[in-house]
Amino acid sequence: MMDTASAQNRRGDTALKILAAARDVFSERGFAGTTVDEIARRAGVNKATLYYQIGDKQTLYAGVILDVMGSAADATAGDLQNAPSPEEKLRTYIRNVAAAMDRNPWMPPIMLREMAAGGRNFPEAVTRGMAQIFSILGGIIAEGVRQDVLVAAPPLLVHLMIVGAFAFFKTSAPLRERQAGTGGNWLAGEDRVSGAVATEVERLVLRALRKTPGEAG
Amino acid sequence: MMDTASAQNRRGDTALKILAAARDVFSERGFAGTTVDEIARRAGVNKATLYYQIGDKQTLYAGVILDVMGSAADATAGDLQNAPSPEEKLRTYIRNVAAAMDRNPWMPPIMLREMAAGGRNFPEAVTRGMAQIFSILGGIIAEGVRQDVLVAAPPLLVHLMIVGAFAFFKTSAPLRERQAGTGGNWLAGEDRVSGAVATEVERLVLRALRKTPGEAG
DNA sequence: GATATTATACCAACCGGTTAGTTTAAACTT
DNA sequence: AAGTTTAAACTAACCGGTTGGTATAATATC
Repeated sequence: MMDTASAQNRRGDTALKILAAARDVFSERGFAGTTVDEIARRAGVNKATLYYQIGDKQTLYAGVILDVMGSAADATAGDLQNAPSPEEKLRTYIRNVAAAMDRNPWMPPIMLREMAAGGRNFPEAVTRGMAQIFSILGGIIAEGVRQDVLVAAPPLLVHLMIVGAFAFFKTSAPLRERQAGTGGNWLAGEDRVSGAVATEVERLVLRALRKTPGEAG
Repeated sequence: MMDTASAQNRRGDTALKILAAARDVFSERGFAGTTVDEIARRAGVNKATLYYQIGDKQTLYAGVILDVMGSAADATAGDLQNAPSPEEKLRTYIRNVAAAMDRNPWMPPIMLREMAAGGRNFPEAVTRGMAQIFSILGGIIAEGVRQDVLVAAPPLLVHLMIVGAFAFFKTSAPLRERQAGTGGNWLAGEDRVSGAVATEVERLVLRALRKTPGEAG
């Protein structure tokens, strides 16, 4: 028995529980490897309720994709105008990508699997968000070139290097753990990218893009 | 009716046809998304023959993984000792990775999906190959640092940036095609990474790692 | 040299289990 | 009363794997 307030707090509670469970399972096993029964089980909900609340497996998956990938653009863009220089904006950009992946650990596996499928399941809102991200990065680089502090580079490739490094690093945690004993610096035990990993990527990307003093303009 | 020579030529032909079909389908749809019937259909072979020749789905997949990922280390290492300087070795390294992905288009999707799964399905031979790759890259960087032409950097991260950029670029081809009309430079129509893409990545990585004249040693 | 036997390669049909999705009747909530 | 949830049974399709059997050619046996 609950009072009105908690009842209203719980409005949509079941649907959220289902979506959260779906996000977990899809991110662990991918679309084809996931069973609807498993989602229902983890959500602590009867399968009929799942279909009543949301719909079929495809609809469920589309909802998860949008939820997991949808906020990427906003997360990447946030904070950016506070940075004074193009260099600082680039640092913020990279830190934002890293923070987004730490905050949203479902993103890397889902992103990797969807990219493996050619991104064909991305809803239009997601691809629009990706376009927005590139245009932001393109703007930073262009501004840096104008101010003579950065060299020109294709934003798409720069972004892919950053995101690729972070996504691979995140998903490689079990592998790195497994290989830790075999020698070589596998950075085992690291599961976050905000921090040492982001700092190193920042350093490398800035070295790559920063115009050196003697360099021709 | 065939003579002895062609009969011997065709020895193992069926198994190869099956493995090739399996490689195609697994790379398109992933393990869970692939049906054994589809592989048999594409190989032009009865399902029972598939089981007779190779074994169950897991065995088939393990064979494909080894086939597709196994040669990565050799491909990356090849040619390297011919390069005179650490910079040139780094360029060769990057070009080799790019060439391996163009020559072996099944690698990027399979790699992305396996990384999404935490690399848990990689046979030991594959992870050993990956370790070898990092150690090669680590050697190049160490040599460059010793000769005072490169700065220190974690080989793992450098490799992940390179491979991430190439793999994402390859698998994003349909996505880039789809977005070509919406403005922004999506590099649509590019499906190879050897060439312009590798050249650009080379440039960025070398800028990142090369020690600039005035830089403290 | 004609006749069995064996090994290899292959296939159509089938089997048992799984999975997405539905239905129904009852209970709980507001 | 309307909306939500449940347990449970059900189905239709699908899918991994097996079975029983055929074709062929090489080898052994007489």
